[in-house]
Amino acid sequence: MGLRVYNTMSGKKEEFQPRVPGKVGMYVCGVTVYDYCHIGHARANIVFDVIYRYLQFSGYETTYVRNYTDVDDKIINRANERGISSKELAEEFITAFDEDMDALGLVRPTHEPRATEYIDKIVEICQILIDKGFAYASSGDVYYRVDKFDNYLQLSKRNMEEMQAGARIAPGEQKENPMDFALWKGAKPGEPSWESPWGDGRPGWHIECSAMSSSLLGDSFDIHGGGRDLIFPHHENEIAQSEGASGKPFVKYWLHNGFVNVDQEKMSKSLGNFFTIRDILNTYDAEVIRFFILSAQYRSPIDFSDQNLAEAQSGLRRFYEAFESAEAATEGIDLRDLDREEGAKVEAKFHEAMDDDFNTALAIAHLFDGVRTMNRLVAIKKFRKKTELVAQVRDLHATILRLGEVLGLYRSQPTEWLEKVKLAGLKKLEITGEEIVDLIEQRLQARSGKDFARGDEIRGELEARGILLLDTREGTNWRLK
RNA sequence: GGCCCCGUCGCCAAGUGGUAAGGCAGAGGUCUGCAACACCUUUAUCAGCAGUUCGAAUCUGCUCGGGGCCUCCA
Repeated sequence: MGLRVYNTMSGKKEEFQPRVPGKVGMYVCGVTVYDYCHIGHARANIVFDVIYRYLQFSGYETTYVRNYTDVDDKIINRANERGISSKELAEEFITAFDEDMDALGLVRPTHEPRATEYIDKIVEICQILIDKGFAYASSGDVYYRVDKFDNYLQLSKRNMEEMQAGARIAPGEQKENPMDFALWKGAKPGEPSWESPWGDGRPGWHIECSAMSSSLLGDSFDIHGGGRDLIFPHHENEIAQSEGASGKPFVKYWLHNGFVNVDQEKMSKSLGNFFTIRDILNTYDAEVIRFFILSAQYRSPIDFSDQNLAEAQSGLRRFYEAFESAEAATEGIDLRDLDREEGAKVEAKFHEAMDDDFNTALAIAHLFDGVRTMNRLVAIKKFRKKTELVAQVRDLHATILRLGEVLGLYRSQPTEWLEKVKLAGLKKLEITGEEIVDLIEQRLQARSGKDFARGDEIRGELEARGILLLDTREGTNWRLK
């Protein structure tokens, strides 16, 4: 069975059949660049990064578009507060966004358009919508006439009467209907603006996505993604604009990721439980964050907490330790053929999980199974002499790494990663690496004189301070407890 | 008030009609001078109630609990 995806429009999982066989067009709403990104942005972007990677892995030639919203009220306000131009502010946070996403190991989308690069297209769409009666100009603004679009609210499954009860007209807006939304906003003094048939102004929030997606992917395309919170009004309005203007079906599959909660509560600035990606990266390894996010299905809410991150780190460490030992165990052995059996099993399971609406949690579980198999084989007596076992392990190892690549995981050198995490953890303890090494040396002395009592004393002392000693053939190593 | 989602082992988390994956933590064991890693074994009837069905965590209804959207928001 092939890929199945949960479509917000139908509320069900559907068989994924791109409009053009073998090719996929995907648009994901990016960020408004007025501040640093938070863990919620990290989730959305990681999720769609994995979806993009998996589509390609599955053989689809995929065009992935993710925009920057670089003109908006929030940007204007923030720029004014800081006494810089909107453009400067936007540039600053576009750079910050790119840095954050690179740090999290995301691949770059095919296109990363900016709203301000598509003003002509935006004006064009506004004009078409006016010509077709879907929109009207009103004292310098242009509004969408939602009554005209029959399928309005189909995505968010709301009804117009109830919505209207809560809708308000903001001061200065000249709408026919409170539900109508702005396509073009007349410029107020000091705001960035562009020329248009309705006077100088700037685009409304939703229209830019219609303009960028149609320019880069066409009027109709396969996947449109974003956070759940974008379903209404953003995506609903995009549909109204794009289908109103083109007269064609806009998007085939609507995918929406769930939220990140913090300690069971919604993350919000007012609650003060707001974490930026940069803050988090000071405490946690980027791959741990990725592992944490992918350990849940993308539509479920996920709870960001120290305990959950610590667990993610333990889980990821299991992988890296297995890679390290597999590498060591198979090092320097010449093999002609690889045994593909175990690796193929893991790969089939992985595919099956990912085909079911990108179930990364289940996919990772199958990779854990692969790790166990690998560890089991390596532990067999005289492993290095049994080339068929070595072949199995090599293949499993390579397979897990290759599949991990789809999730953006296991990209570090095992020893380096383990060392990095270890040293980061050490910062929280009241002991230095030098002290530990020194004590290990003392213990070695004691043990070489068969003074095991003193040796155990040192082990106990270190353990009390959060350090575990590991005796290996090559000598004594340590790790955090 | 309207609409939507969720409630699975101590914690995280799969499973959407055929008899409960995986990880973390815990217990016992093998290995180890000791320990750690690894490996083996072990721990749930699925919020509650009532239905549909030969059979339900999976479908329906109700109750309880949690969350989201309806204003900007990933």
